[in-house]
Amino acid sequence: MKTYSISEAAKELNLTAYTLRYYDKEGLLPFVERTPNGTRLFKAADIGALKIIECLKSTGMPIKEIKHFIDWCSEGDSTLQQRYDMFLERKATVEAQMEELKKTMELIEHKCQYYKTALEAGTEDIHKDDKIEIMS
Amino acid sequence: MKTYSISEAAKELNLTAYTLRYYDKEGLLPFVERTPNGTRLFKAADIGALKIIECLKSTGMPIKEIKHFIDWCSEGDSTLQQRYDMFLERKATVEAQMEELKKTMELIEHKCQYYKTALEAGTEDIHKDDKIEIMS
DNA sequence: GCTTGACCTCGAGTTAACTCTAAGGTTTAC
DNA sequence: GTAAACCTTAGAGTTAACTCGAGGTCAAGC
Repeated sequence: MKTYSISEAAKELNLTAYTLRYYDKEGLLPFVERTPNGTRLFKAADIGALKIIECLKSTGMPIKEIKHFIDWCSEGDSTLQQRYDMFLERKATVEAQMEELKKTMELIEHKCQYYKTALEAGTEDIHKDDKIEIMS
Repeated sequence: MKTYSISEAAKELNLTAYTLRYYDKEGLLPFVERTPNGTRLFKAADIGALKIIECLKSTGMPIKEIKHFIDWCSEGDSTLQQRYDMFLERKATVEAQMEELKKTMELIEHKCQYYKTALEAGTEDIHKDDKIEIMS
């Protein structure tokens, strides 16, 4: 079974060894085992778990909340409902983020258009009396 | 022409007055005028500009970079190219974020499914020997 | 005229998430 | 057998983006 040193794991996950140690200190990696002399040994499954952690982080979930999830995982089947609820809530969050991002994209595309025409005209004045809409 | 006090502007933008003063301190609001005694007076156009600022912020752009954009706006037509380029770059960033978010969503939906079936079975063991794929 | 409340500035404090340093132990390479 | 390249820990430092407190100004209402 392949294992990874902390720096190999870091490279695999696009993180630094510092960050992994920090996660461990914050209680996110109770499953990572050690060699007799204390060196962390990451298994493939640990890398997988870290990918879930990164996924949760990318939804804006703070580390302390991710720790709750990790704790639930350690507690076993009695916490299945909590974990399910958490992912449902994350799903709603991500859906909202997608909506937001779509609106952001629209505004940015509008601005690209705005500056494209201004650039062609050599001046922003070309948009001086664009409709009095929400945003020009 | 309608104007807004700092707290009205804050409410309009879902920010706090503290945050607006902080933005001002960071040079993001050079266009906001003052009454003779120093009170900020936000015009409708200022609220609009702040919405652009919030839009840029939501793409993960740091305040210092947003300031560059504000500075360019003050400098006039000679900076049209920079501003256009900036929005093109933002567009690319947002496209990448959308891709990321889609992947995140897939993983989360997978996990929702995973916990739904585990919950129905009463135990996570139901997934014990799921394929040895990337992530179960 | 005096209190109340909203505004102001300046500078300090907070928080999250790293990021690094110091001091030391272990393993590998020649 | 020693140097390089890892690893460990505890704890300090950094950064961004707020967030707040103290002390002051000013206009409105009683």
